[in-house]
Amino acid sequence: MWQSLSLPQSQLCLSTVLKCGQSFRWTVVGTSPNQEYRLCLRDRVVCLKQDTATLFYRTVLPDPQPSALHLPLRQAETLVWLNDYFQLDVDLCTLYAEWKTRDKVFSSIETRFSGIRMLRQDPFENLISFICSSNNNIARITKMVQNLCKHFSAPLLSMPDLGDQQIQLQYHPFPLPTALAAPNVEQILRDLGFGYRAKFIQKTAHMLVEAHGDAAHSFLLGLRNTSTDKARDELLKFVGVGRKVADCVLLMSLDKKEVIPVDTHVHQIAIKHYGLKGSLSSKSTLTPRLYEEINTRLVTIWGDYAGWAHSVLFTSDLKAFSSYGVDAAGHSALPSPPPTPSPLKRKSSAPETTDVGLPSLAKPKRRRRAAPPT
DNA sequence: GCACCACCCGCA
DNA sequence: GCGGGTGGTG
Repeated sequence: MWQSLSLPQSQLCLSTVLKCGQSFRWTVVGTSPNQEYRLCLRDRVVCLKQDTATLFYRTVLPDPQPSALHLPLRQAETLVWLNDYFQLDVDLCTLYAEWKTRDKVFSSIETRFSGIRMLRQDPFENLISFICSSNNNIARITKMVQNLCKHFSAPLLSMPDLGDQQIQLQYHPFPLPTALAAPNVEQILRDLGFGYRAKFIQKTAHMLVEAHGDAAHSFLLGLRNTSTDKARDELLKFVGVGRKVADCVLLMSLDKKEVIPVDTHVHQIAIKHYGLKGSLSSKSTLTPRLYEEINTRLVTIWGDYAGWAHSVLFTSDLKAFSSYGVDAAGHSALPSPPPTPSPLKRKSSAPETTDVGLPSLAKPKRRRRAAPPT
């Protein structure tokens, strides 16, 4: 059933990488020792777990099971997918070592933040997910993406929960562009609590289908072989896609490993530790000019894989100062992390709750802000 | 080029 | 009121 791949946690820390805000679709089942992560692809569900030296993987296929002859083939495909998705040909240890020699701040990062690498995601899923990310947090984005799959994509298969085998969990692939392009999609998404992003998603999907039809997906994939600037220009044409979201997609699914998405958080880090201008306290607006400055400065420091380095810094900061992603026992897959604060301290952020509720059926409210008193 | 502002929702 | 932002306006 389970197959294994020799892989130290210094090369990949599943619990962090799958839950740090790159992909929002991995689910965790089971509890601490027997915990596994599951992701629904187009034709199968991939299950993962790991110990200190090994990555275990399992392929689950929909009902008409393949003959005993074909099963090994499917499993081989999963292995190919894993190598691609986790970019396992990139040696993370070499990169960490390189970043540490280049950057003092980086060398102060604790070893418990090793194994953080960039996933190579599907560009459409990545694009839509990050359109959801504006003015938002990981917990809610995750819920939104799950709802998106549940409502716009037929379930591929169901399999039992780990804790309670009685419970069947359904797995849906990410919706195709055509499924999100229909005009009525906006209202459905609004009812699902997507807010103003509902329109962005429908419009973006529509633009994609309108311009490329069934080749929409391969158009996006083609941007992997396009220059960073050209690819970014293409992404910026979509509605709800600004510089930050475009850069996320460039980095996370289009192989632009040097790109650093600059959000307010990265902005703050840049000010505190890398001498960029801006005020620490006030919400000084991140102008395009300043965005570029931060970007070039950090690329100069970190080099070719700057986007990957940014992800490590961002994630370590996030995990050090929020309960997000680590439960009270701190059972990340890493051995007992020392409770030392990271040097990348920032103003404390509210811990994100993980309650799973029904999608809120909010009534669309139109409320204009009252005119200021004269 | 840059500074505001509204926009959905959830949690202060 | 404010968030891992964007689009529209002045």
